[in-house]
Amino acid sequence: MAEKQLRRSLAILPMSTVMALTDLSARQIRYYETQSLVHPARNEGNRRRYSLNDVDRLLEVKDGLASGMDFATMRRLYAKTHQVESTQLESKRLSDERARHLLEAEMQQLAGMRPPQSGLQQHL
Amino acid sequence: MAEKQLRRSLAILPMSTVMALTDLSARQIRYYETQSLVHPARNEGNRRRYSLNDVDRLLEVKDGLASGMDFATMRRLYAKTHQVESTQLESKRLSDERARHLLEAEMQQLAGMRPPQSGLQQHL
DNA sequence: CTTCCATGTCAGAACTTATGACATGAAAGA
DNA sequence: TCTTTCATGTCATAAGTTCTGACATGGAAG
Repeated sequence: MAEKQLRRSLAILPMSTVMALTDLSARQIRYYETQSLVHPARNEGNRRRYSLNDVDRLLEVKDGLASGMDFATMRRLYAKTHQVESTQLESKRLSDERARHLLEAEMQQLAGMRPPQSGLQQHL
Repeated sequence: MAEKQLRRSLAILPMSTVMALTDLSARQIRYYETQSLVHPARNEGNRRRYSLNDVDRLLEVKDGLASGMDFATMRRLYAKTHQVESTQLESKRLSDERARHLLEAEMQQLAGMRPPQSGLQQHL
């Protein structure tokens, strides 16, 4: 089960992909970051690299805003869920090779299964 | 079911992400393209954009090569499976908005389910 | 010994992302 | 109503990434 969390926290998606997945502008995505609502990793070249967890988060923020919720509230809300998030640090310790294989599995899921009950599906 | 195929054929992944997912070099990935083994889309800026189907394909090619199979053989092999691939054209007709939502669902799957039986899982 | 293959590597041009600053319409206050 | 604050848009400049084409190379195949 730890693997699932790891897969989702592998940060390999660039801004353009996240924009496509969330339908948010780069400006919005970066702004939410300044509001401490997402914490993308950075590659060697200082480019933001998002994980699927980050994408989920952004979609939640998007929903929250649409629902009139403010950032402070969302920050507080997320604080609870963040206990698990420390797993993200763990992924950084994995060799690239290992990480790749984990994400491969994760991407594979895309193939065709029933969506669980987290953030993204609400947007369907 | 048509949606599933659409999701997997949404091309939004850049070279760097594909490199991370396949553990192949950019050179290899582009070379396989010259061998007609993958056909990534291009964005407005002429940058390659891969779909999850493309990633799967690349992993299959990688396996094929490791098994001593040659490109011509793989090309022939894939020809069969390509009937379905025309669906990719269909995705281009979808509005961006629509496409995004489809891929969101697809990405959502990553959340946590049992992997099906296609290419990627063989690499785990 | 000579070719062909699959990759590596390099160079220059074009595209993308990063940061910081200025602008703005809509809310919220005063 | 006048004034801030908020969430975004838009610009400019710098730096990172990807593209294509070309030259190089170790190992297979002849």
